[in-house]
Amino acid sequence: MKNSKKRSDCPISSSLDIWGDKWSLIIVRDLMFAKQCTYGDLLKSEEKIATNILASRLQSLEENGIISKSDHPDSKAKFLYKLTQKGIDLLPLMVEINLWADKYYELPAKRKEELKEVKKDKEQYIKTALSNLKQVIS
Amino acid sequence: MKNSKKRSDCPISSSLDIWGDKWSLIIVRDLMFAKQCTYGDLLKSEEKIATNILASRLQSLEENGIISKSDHPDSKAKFLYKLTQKGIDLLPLMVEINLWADKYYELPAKRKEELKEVKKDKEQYIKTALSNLKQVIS
DNA sequence: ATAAAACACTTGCAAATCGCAAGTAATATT
DNA sequence: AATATTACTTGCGATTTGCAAGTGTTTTAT
Repeated sequence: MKNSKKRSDCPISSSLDIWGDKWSLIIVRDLMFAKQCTYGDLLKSEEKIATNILASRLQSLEENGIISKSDHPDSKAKFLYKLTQKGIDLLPLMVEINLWADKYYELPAKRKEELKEVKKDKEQYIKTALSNLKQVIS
Repeated sequence: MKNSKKRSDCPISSSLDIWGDKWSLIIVRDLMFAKQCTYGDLLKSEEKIATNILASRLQSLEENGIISKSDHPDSKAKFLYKLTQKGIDLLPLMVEINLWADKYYELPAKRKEELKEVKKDKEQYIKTALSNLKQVIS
């Protein structure tokens, strides 16, 4: 995931150049759920990302303006990673991934329940979720 | 992209296990635009996928039920690749990728024009596009 | 009928990336 | 002052990528 140059002007291709790998959207997901995470928080996620890969993805996501890194208010040893507006705007995309997976795969009951709400009124759900996320932006 | 086992039950993670790489959604994109492609058609796409990578991705997409391979009606030397219903159902996701990229990157004028239509009435656009794609399913 | 071209891949191989384990430097806790 | 946390970095073998060339079948041209 190093200095990946643009393969073409196509929006799909340009997007994949940035987050088209197995880990970037996992990090985005964690930040959408938790609003803000430390490096250690992200390491703990279920999929067990390797520490060097996490570091490289965080750098790439920051370079591409999807996340921001800021000082932790309580400790100089920690940093906070948050989504930027550009990262928050990936929410509709994340919702669609969820809905697609819900249609074709077995999901945990808890997740399925949450998606019921989404399906009830997608527009409204996204609107609410977006404004919730926006409040955390530094 | 070989026999990738599931990292977790999360819908994002499950989805990325299947198409979370730099090439799979490029192939899906081409099939959405062209409705059906031969191997050679896909090789010609702007991003210049390597032939061995194309072969491996086609196999993986077929194994995962996103695309289907069928005989070409005009020639025994050719095969047709098409989206399955599961592949077609990635359309809303592809639309959101386009809209996100449209917001944050410079797109070709032609593509921007097409997206104007989408933004005018997203629901309707998707509905129409889905039924257009559905007609091609073998 | 035969040779050349087209088509869909496969193979070989060097280079890049991944992922595990261990290490480092700064800060925090005891 | 010693130990633990935190956020990474480094080393290294294994896997994946991407380029180039090759293979086998079918189609087209002569």
